Amino acid sequence: MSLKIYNSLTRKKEEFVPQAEGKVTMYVCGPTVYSLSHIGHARSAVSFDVVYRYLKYKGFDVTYARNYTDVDDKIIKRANDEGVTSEVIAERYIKAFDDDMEALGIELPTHRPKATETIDRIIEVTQTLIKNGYAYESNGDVFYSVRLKKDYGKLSGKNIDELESGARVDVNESKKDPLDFALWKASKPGEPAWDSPWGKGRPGWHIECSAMCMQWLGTTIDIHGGGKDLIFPHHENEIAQSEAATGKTPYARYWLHNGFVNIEKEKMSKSLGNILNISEVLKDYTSEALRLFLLSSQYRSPIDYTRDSLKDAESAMERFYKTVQRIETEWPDSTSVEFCVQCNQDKYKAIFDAMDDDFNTAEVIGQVFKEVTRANKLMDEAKASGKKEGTLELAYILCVFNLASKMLGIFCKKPAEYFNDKNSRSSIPAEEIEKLIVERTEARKNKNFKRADEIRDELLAKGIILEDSAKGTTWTTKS
RNA sequence: GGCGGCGUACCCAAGUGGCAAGGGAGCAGUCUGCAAAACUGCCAUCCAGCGGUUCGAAUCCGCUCGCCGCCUCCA
Repeated sequence: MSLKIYNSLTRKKEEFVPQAEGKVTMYVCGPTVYSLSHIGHARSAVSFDVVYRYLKYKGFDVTYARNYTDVDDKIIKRANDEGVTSEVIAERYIKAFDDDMEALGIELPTHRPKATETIDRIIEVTQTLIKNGYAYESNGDVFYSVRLKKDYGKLSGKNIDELESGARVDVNESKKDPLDFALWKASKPGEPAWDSPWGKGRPGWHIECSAMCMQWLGTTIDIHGGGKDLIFPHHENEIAQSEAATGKTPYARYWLHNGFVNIEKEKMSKSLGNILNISEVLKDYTSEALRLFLLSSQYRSPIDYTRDSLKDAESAMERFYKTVQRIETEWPDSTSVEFCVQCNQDKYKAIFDAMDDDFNTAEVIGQVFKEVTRANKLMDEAKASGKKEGTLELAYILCVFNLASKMLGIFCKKPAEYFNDKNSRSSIPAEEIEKLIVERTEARKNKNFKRADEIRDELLAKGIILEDSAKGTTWTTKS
């Protein structure tokens, strides 16, 4: 079956056909690096990570660029507040972003350009726009004339005249029209500046993405992604200036936009003070739980982060890894990969069909957990009947897990790795827990269940759950 | 005001014409010294409401109600 993608430009699901057979070019708007990344950034990153993984899995040769906006008003403000240069701020938060991405298991894009490394190209595109009559210089600034292209507004569905009457007018004497936006800004003293035909200055916000796309991917790209909020004005302006500069339409063939993350039903915003950073969440929950939460609804819908949502996801993740662990210890033969070739393809098809339908990750997760239940049932039944015929079926189930893990970037750890990661969040040191477990085991041997239960309750109060089995006692943190 | 979206069980959520996936929580059973985990069973005759189309709709159409996003920096 072919891949269908919802295209914001046409507002329809369309069959995905790249312009060059077998090759895909994809650009996603990355962060403005002036503060720590929040779970909204995580959602965008995870959503497009899955798109990237799946396209590769389908056999496309994907060139994927995600930028860093490292010159911008907010960065400058932060730098001034701290009394350092904007480079210092940018470098610090690029590092922080990269660390967050790594923790989230995001695959590295092919290119990760910075705006400040693309200045030559930005100037070149701006010059072209002036030459083509779409932009004008005014007191060292260069503006793009929004009214000159008749199809302005095609992505966001905006009408220029309505925009103007409703818009808060940006008071700027240099502009011919309030809707015009800056391609190049004359720099004030103390701001980062580059030489240009219009004097010292720095790029505007929208132009960098156009320039980076052209530089790394070409004049018409296959996929352009970003958060829903970027549709207007950012992506609208990108389209206008790129198409005006190159004369080629469309600038991007498929536009993908991920939905927002709300916090307890409210929009995340600085004024509400409810911004949740990725690093904060990962202090309490594993990255797989966060990814599972983000992927358990469709990437275009809004999702609501609540106190319980990550707990639920963590419990689900634990259920998954418990099952894998059980298969590996009770049925080690089934972990042999050569069984994969014999696998029946029905479940695979269900997973591919789901992903082909605009990346229905929730459906894939549903399929995985169906197999989790099936695996456990199979092992229980085998245990009851004393038969050992489930090896092939379990191997097949593991293959389904493996397939899903490649696409979603979850379900891919060794169980021990996952539990170590999870248990590293325990409130007391592991050695202390181990010591108490030894004491409790001794007490249980002596049938001193009162003391044994005391220890268990004591640990439970600290968020540690004990599990007794024939092989001894293990512990885990409460999610 | 303009544009777009949403409303499925206690919570989250998939399903977009053929008799409601999955996760979490809860209850009961098996197991256990007791628990925990795991498994089994139960948990939406119904998909905001009202009409219509159809042999048949949560899925299509119309209306009503409720919620949300964008139009300004924002993932």
